[in-house]
Amino acid sequence: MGRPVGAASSAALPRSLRSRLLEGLTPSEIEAVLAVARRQRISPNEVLQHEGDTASHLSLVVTGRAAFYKTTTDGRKLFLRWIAPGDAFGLGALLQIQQPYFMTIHAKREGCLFVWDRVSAQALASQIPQLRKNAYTIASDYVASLADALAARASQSAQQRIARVLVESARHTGRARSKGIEFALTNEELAQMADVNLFTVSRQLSEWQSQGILTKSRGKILLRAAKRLSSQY
Amino acid sequence: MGRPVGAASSAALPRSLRSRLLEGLTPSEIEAVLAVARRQRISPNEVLQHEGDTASHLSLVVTGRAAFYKTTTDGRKLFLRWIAPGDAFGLGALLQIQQPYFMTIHAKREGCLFVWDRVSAQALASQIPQLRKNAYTIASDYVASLADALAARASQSAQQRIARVLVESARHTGRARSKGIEFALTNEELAQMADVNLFTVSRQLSEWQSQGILTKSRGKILLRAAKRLSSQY
DNA sequence: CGACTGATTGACTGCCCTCAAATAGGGTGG
DNA sequence: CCACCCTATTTGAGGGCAGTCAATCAGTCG
Repeated sequence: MGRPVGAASSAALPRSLRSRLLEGLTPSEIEAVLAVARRQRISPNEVLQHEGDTASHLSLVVTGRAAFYKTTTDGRKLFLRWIAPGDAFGLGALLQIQQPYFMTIHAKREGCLFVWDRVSAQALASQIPQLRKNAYTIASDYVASLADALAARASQSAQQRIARVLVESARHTGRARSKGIEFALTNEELAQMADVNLFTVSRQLSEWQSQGILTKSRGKILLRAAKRLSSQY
Repeated sequence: MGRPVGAASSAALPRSLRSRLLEGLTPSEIEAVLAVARRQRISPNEVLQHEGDTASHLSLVVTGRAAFYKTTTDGRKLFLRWIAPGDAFGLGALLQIQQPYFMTIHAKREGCLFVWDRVSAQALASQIPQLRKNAYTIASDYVASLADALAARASQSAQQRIARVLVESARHTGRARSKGIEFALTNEELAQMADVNLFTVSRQLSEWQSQGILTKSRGKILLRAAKRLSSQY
């Protein structure tokens, strides 16, 4: 479950990690913040925070990848957005009045986190006002991206939503190949992310494949003409 | 367009107004905050803030009623939520880096606001940390309600969404009558709020009317059996 | 070589949107 | 009081997008 790390080991913050949560903090402030964090390893499919549980921890992704989900009343999992290195979650732990998490977070790849318990996080936020400013910025970013998702869900066709997911996935998790951009994604994941039926995804991908826009194999997609997709929405 | 008000007139804050924005502030802090606000009257259908414009003002609703909308890519207006007395909007003005508003706000009834420009609002937030804490609470509330709206849109039928809008409207804007709860709402408004077609609303209401759940007249609805509706979702 | 998971394809269904046309309420001016 | 207009609402017919279900095929791993 992780262990406390002393200030000495706080050099463990990768130089390459830019986090909006720690943006604008002085080196000594960052050191102080990391000194009270514990590290936690994460592995695929692990649930990092569960919707409805009390918001007890604030986390920062150092490496790996995770995703926000919201559980609908009929029990389906609704994909909301990715969480990449540098992103924070569990921001509800910074609220003055303790509340439940409103989303579920699933780890998708091996990686590690910094985790603060609520009390420490609140103490830090009081000492370092910039920290709360940053949390506010991140929260407002969530508002924007949720509003976008809502607009997309309300006004776009299944085809458009799938196209969008493909293009964004290519940007976020894709690797350049000679023939295009390749990324790992099963039809089922795609269906969750675009919020459409599994079969609809399959049919749509088949069509695009026959048009030469992409090539698919089991669990992988090679996007050959991203522009022809992004022009669809 | 409003005018600056001195500290002396800050007694104008209605005693009955409880605002999450000002929660936990001392009386003298509240006085200081209101001293730099200007008052603004609002009238129905006035656009109070426009999606995409630079977030330049923070506002607090004193009286009246307004609504958040998001404009979809195909030009429709997507209802997001009500704003009632005590609610704040334009929270983007408190962000460190200036950004555009991500939503449009329409006034729906006569009323008035307190408005702060970005510079004053930021200055106040720095002087009074509680203010930023409160803004953070409100922002997180927006996240929660948007996530709920998304889940509702994704998993509920048109009928369920209409039922939900009716019940919530009854709670928020309804007046008790001998035969039930009455509130003003046209089919078109209802359609926007539930994000369904105008005709679907009409048909559904007709059905419920024939079941005795409600009575409708032009622009008004009398909800007779709210429980039978809320049990539908 | 099974066993299992992922993907495909077709047939069918149904919810809800679109469009057209008619009806009704409510206010205004003569 | 009535004629008129504008807007809100109704009702029906038709269609399409995408979901459901069933059966089959394909890739991967032990």
